[in-house]
Amino acid sequence: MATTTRFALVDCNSFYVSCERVFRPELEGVPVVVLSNNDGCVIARSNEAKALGIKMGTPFFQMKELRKRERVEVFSSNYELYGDMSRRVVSTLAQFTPSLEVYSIDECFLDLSHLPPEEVEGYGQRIRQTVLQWTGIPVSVGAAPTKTLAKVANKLAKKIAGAQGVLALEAEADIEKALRRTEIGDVWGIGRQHAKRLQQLEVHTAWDLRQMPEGWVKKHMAVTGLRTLLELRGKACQDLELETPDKKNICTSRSFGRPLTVLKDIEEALSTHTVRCATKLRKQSSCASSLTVFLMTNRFSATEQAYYNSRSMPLPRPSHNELELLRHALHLLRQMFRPGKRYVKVGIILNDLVPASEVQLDLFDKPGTEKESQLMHTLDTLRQRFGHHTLTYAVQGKKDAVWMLREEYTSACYTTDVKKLLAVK
DNA sequence: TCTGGGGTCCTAGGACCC
DNA sequence: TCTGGGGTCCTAGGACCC
Repeated sequence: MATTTRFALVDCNSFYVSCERVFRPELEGVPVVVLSNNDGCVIARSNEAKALGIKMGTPFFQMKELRKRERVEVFSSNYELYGDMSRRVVSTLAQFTPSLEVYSIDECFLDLSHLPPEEVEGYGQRIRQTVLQWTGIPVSVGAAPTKTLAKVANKLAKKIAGAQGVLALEAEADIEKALRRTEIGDVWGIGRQHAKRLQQLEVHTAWDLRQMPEGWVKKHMAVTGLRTLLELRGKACQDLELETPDKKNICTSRSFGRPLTVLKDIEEALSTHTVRCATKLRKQSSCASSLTVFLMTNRFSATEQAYYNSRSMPLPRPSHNELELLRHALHLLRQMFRPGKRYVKVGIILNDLVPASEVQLDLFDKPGTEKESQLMHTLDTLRQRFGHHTLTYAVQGKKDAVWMLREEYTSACYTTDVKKLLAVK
């Protein structure tokens, strides 16, 4: 007989909001939201903000009235802070088990298969208390035989008042109860399209889906849906991913602070994105075999026709040289630029990534490759030590350029900036 | 005036080959 | 009236995740 599996999903409650509250404890009990880049829309909400009916993804400009009336506290997103807090949470969780998967910035899966069933709940409570004590971040814990069921358990742990943030699903009867309470669209792996279709087919809850035959699910939702079905039935199809696999594509893009019409401004933005993207590429020791640049106008505009274009090109050989990438990226941009349009966003994607070691092995006899790598390494070291802005290219323009993000409500980088940390009362 | 950014996997269909 | 059949690779697009 196969050994029983048990996964726990530890999920930080309203993570970005919680990060801000750690350093502004007076915001406890107050409606708080965190905005996306460019202060575009809401991407995190405190419970009080949720209670006001503020939905995920609400454009910020649409809630300005509400914000004033209800005194909602607003923050621009501060990824340096959130990334650092996330690392603290992960290292705390690592005290509890060596088998841990960092699933996202605010979620980890833990393998708890070794625990006796009756101890899971208490273990979850200890995890919860320790993370809160060590990092200030409140988390919820859901445990179950599969990842998909652990997700269900986690969601209910947040919802059920008496659960105190921890729910372990073991007995069949409990699993059934949980699945009956879970709307089909809330199941991990079932998005908007499938949820809509399933509702039409009278499948309304996770329990309804679990009753459907495998062939039926395969037909309507392909193999990913089949996997979800089996996981709902308690058969684990997904293991923990203990080490993060290398990325296959790396993308850097941003909306501009305001629409741009001048090519030179867009070139500045794209150059900066390209350098950023190449830095990420080298961080995972890869080279890109091809690149894509995309450029767009405002797709929501009622008055202007939307324009979206993207161009790709293969590189003569896989590269992580930002000078080379920069040259090609700008070339593609110039091909796509049409005068007279108001652009809102540009971005670059590096594709078909391969390990740098393989490329260098292939090219050991080509002159210049080694020198090039050394130069890139030097750039990375300098930037890491002295900041992103220490070494830039003329084409990137100067600081505070017109294309830069709007960020009106940014908090301090409390955990990484000593001066600001000392200023906290 | 104002609507994020960064990923993954799967499938269908076309190109191409023998 | 007939216009094979099967395999592989690539790409675009859709769906999903946070």
